[in-house]
Amino acid sequence: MATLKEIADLASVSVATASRALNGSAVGHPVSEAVQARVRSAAAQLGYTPSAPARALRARRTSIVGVITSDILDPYFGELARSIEIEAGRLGFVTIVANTDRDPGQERLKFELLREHRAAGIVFCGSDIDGAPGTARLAREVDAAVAQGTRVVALAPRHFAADRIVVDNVAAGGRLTEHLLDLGHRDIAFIGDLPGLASIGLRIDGYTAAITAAGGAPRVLGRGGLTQESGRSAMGELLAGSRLPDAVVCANDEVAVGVVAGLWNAGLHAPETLSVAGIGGTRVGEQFGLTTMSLELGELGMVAARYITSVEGAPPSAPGVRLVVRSSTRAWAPRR
Amino acid sequence: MATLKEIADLASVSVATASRALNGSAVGHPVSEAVQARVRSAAAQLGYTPSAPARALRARRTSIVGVITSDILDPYFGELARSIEIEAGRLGFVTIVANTDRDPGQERLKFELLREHRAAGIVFCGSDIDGAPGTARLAREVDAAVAQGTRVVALAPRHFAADRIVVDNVAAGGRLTEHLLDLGHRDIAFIGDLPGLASIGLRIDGYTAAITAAGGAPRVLGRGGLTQESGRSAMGELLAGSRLPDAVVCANDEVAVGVVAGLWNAGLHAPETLSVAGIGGTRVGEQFGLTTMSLELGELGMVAARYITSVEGAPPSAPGVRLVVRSSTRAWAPRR
DNA sequence: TTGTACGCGTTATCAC
DNA sequence: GTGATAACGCGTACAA
Repeated sequence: MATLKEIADLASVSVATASRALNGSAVGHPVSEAVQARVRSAAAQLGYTPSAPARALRARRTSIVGVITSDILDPYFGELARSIEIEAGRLGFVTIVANTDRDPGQERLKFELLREHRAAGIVFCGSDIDGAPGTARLAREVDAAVAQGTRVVALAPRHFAADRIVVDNVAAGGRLTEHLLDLGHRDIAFIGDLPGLASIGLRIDGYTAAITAAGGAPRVLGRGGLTQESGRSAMGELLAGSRLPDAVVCANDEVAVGVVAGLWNAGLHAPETLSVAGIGGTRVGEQFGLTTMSLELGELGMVAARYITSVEGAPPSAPGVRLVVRSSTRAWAPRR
Repeated sequence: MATLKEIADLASVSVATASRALNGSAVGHPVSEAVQARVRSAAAQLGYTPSAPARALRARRTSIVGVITSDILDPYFGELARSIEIEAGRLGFVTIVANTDRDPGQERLKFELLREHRAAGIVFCGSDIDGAPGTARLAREVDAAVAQGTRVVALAPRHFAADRIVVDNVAAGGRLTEHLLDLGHRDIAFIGDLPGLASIGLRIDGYTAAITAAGGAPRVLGRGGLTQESGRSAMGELLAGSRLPDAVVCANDEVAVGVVAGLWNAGLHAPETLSVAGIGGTRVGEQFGLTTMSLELGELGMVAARYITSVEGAPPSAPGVRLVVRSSTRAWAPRR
């Protein structure tokens, strides 16, 4: 690959001039039109591409953003990673993604790798699992890195002390439940959980508070996971049992789609059989008319990208949650 | 961030020794146990993290893999990006992803950026659009870069000359169609297309050949896109029309899920109303029992990652396609 | 308006 | 076993 020196030689100028000609260079150091042209043409001729590593070394900073995610295939994280990448790209940054499968060991490893690459900032997308082996150690290392100047932002509750941009999970669970209550539903179950995951715990808290305030008894099912599969199997168990709830609030959209699939597989339909609602606002449920509490992930990712690539400033607040009513919940009916 | 020099000073050794102590160093340059320990402890004390940019400069190569993708949220690309990232990670590489929205201009930009970062290799996941403005120019630039030594591999038909690892799209479309014929279906439509996209064109070719060989007349619908949305709307039009096919082969799993959603929204069901099959083998259709032609994307991504990170060797061949029969297609019935 | 020279952090080469 | 040093490619302070 051609270097600046080769360009300079070909254009018969010094490397300094070549650099200035190509970069517009600092004030006080103009380059004559003629030389500009010579340098540009030399660069084009040799197919010159500046070396980011060399620049990084010289400038002591890179234009790399790191994104640590549990699984890019989960639409929640996919949506986040995507909007971060797009906005970061607009700002001249490239994005390194890391799938960690929620394994603290993997997270540590990828975090360290990102630090080696001198990422300008690192975004943790999901929350960690309380009590999981390795969570504490990861937290210690992140804390140490932050103390050393590594920029870190978390988009969910985390056990380390870094900047946070976190949506209001309690409100998401609460307001969605209230909406279902307003529709006249009384027997509302919550489906999906991953014990120890703070973000889901908070959604359950919001649900529980709303149910309790309405004089009902909260019921949480399907604590085995947050996937479509777990949603479908939870629905299967529900259908096999005796008492079917009026409506279900799902821990996330994936679980909700799984619930819809469970109904579909049984030849049933929402909202006739029961109302179904998700949390997240990802596009997975769109075509099935899934009512959901949007967490405005596109906006969140944008905000996060802007913050992590900026040098100064306090972390912005997360966008508010927004109820998206579609057809998987029944239309309004007077309270019975 | 601590540098090797600081470690060396703290451990009272030279930078050369510090480097050797931390890297296991080259043969012929042993480091005494005592010094090893001193250096390690100094590094730990200062929280030393080696600089990848500096190493890259020195070694004239990075451990970065670039992935150019149209949209990470599309499960097809998500699955690929994910498996590439995981396998590359195993091999000690980090992965920079780029969403280009199939825009050749964006692809050019991201490709150039990846070259600046001196990516060890760049993977193009999707195929380009024949005739789109910019496709030709991108092809020229990629060709030039490849000539200069940039390693590039394409996982779909492309207009530039680089290594390819491409699944057999014709077989995917053909064998899936034959399977539906075997089930007794006669009126089989194909849904979904993006005119100019070679990979889809080949799937249609396979479908057409199979239908024609069986004495039928091919019918391609919903040429407006490859999304769930386009699948759902195509299904909507079909339901509004007079003649419903026996079965539909969808351009990809996304379209197929859209078709399933279209049926669901109309209170209908597959395979009772008609059989539905997708192409891709992504997990989106799993919970709905979608029959699909798996393209073994996980395997493809692994193979691609291994190839692009290797220094030598010819490109491996793509994994074969594999029929996955689930419940969205009807059980075998004797030919009428 | 242009050129010279240094240093960013690392590792390989050569010396002791 | 260990140390000094050059070089990777770039941008900029300092000169001219």
